[in-house]
Amino acid sequence: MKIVSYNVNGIKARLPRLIEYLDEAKPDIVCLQELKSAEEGLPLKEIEAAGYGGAWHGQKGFNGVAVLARGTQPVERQKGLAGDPEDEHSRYIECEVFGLVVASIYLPNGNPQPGPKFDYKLKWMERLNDRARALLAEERPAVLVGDYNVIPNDDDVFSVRAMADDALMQPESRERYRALLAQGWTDALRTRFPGGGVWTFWDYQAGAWQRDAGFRIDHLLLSPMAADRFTGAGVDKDYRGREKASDHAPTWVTIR
DNA sequence: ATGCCTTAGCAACTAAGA
Repeated sequence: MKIVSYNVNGIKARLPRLIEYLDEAKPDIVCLQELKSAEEGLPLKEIEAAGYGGAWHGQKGFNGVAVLARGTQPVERQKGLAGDPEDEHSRYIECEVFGLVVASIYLPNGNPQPGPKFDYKLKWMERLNDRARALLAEERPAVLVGDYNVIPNDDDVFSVRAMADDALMQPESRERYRALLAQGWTDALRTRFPGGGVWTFWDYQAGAWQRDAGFRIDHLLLSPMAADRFTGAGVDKDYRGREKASDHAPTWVTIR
């Protein structure tokens, strides 16, 4: 079973790339981020025609997450995270599909730091970690998939110096990501490529793609029962080089 | 020190991204 994380950076602008990806890669589960669309504007007909059911948590203009499943309808368990009634960002949706618990996550960017956006990011990570702990207590196969906006290690970025002041690699961001892993989650890409050097994002600016100046921020975390079934992980990098590409590439894990 | 590029909203620009 192939499970994908894909930050599409606007589902309307990216629809040809997304449909092409569904047709070519035939993933079983796709967790989308940055839909940048209210639910009434989503291209549901096209997704359905490609053979996928979806559970959606949209928002006008920015954010927005979804879980797609090949040939079936994911059953929604939760939208949003507990712990902040004021938070109206669409950044979390959790579903049940193919016997798995699957969450699609769009973690706040947090720039500029320090500042209120960084504070929001760190608080959001703590709320996510609380939810993740509850999921582990269910002792089921579960996957937490998405754009975490965290560069976990120095070898997950093309240049530590270039990104040193960025919210994505501050010690506070890394510490919370490490705390999440320490609960018992397995970072699938890191397990497959322990030496780092694997990117999932390349900026649109300054020729980052052409220079291969990227970093790893899209992560697939496996609960112990999912990790027992782990068979592979990777990045479908060539989609970043295509016409009208997202700045993120589809990133995947396979489990038995 | 700043913009680089892209998307969305909305019709000339700003917000947001990372």
